[in-house]
Amino acid sequence: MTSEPRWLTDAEQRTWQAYRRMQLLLGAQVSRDLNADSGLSDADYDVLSHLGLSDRNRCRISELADRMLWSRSRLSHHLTRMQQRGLVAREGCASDARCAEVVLTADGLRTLEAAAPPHVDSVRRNFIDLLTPEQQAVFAEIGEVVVRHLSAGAEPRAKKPVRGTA
Amino acid sequence: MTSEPRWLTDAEQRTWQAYRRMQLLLGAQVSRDLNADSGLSDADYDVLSHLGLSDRNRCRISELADRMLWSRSRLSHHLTRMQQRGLVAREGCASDARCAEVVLTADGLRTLEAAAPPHVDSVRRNFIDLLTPEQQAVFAEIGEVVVRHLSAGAEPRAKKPVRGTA
DNA sequence: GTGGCATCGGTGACGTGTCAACCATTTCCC
DNA sequence: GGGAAATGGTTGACACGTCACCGATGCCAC
Repeated sequence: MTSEPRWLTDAEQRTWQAYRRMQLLLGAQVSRDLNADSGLSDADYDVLSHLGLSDRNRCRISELADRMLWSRSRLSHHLTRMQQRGLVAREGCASDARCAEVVLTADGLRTLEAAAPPHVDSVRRNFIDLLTPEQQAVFAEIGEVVVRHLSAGAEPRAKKPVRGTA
Repeated sequence: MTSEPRWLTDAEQRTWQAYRRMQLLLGAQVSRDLNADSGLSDADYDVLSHLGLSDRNRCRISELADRMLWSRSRLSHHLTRMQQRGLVAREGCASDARCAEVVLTADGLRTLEAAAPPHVDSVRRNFIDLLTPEQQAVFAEIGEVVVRHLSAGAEPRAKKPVRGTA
């Protein structure tokens, strides 16, 4: 027989529940705002902004996937849709014919630049501006500890190595 | 152009990025563990555990949706799938023929009880145990502030303070 | 009662994410 | 050089969530 598991204490339960609810509501609100302001989904904005921060607004597809922590197949599907909307374009790579690059189109760049200000505002209204600087610091530290732990992948339980993550 | 938007400072950027990455990786890991250990999705476990905490393991469908912060249609679709797998059962309601209840089946209860210990363990390993008690307290406070803000703003349905179920 | 209206829950269509399989190219190594 | 394995990227089938809409029931004013 296995021993009694270490259930969560009330305080721990409270922390976990608060996190789950915040995640649900905050994600929904920021998504709603983004879509109402710019007609973009969260995923669209992520792709656009990662490309906007890349050199010459372009990036190799699998490197983009790694940076975004997305699966290649998810990114491929999403790029197909964004390409059809004219936001990005695919280009081959001369040095290695397996590779492909994605580039922001002029329209994609314009869309990103128009979307950024209201999006930042939404993030402020619904999250950042609700926190004191001290809370922000603690929160960032927590997030980084968890990300470090999960990226290390040294988990004996980890079924799949987490890829990417410089 | 209107006035220059208030971009995020470096510290704010760091907080927001840490949150987004933590959310992505933590959700993926806990989901993977849950699925590997019990063959359940996050959503399955949420439904089962909410039902397990309900009186007589049953709940009116729309009340369940409210407690879980799910849309009714999402819950309805998901219950259909879980019903086909024999985890839950739908039942009519005598007092109000519009209403319907959902109940844990014996199999659903067994599945929940088997799934809970490894799930709690996964939450501990990947999140709770990585935080000091002080960090947990700050984190819970932050989550509750954000949830309060978002609940106040939108839903006329979420009048009552969402009591955390335990 | 009866008509108007809100509420409850379900349905179908559609967009998106996942998983496994796939093809093309490159790299490794004998 | 040549075959096996590794890598980059795409595709198809399926599960899931959302949205708009529906039928059914309860509620209320008149």
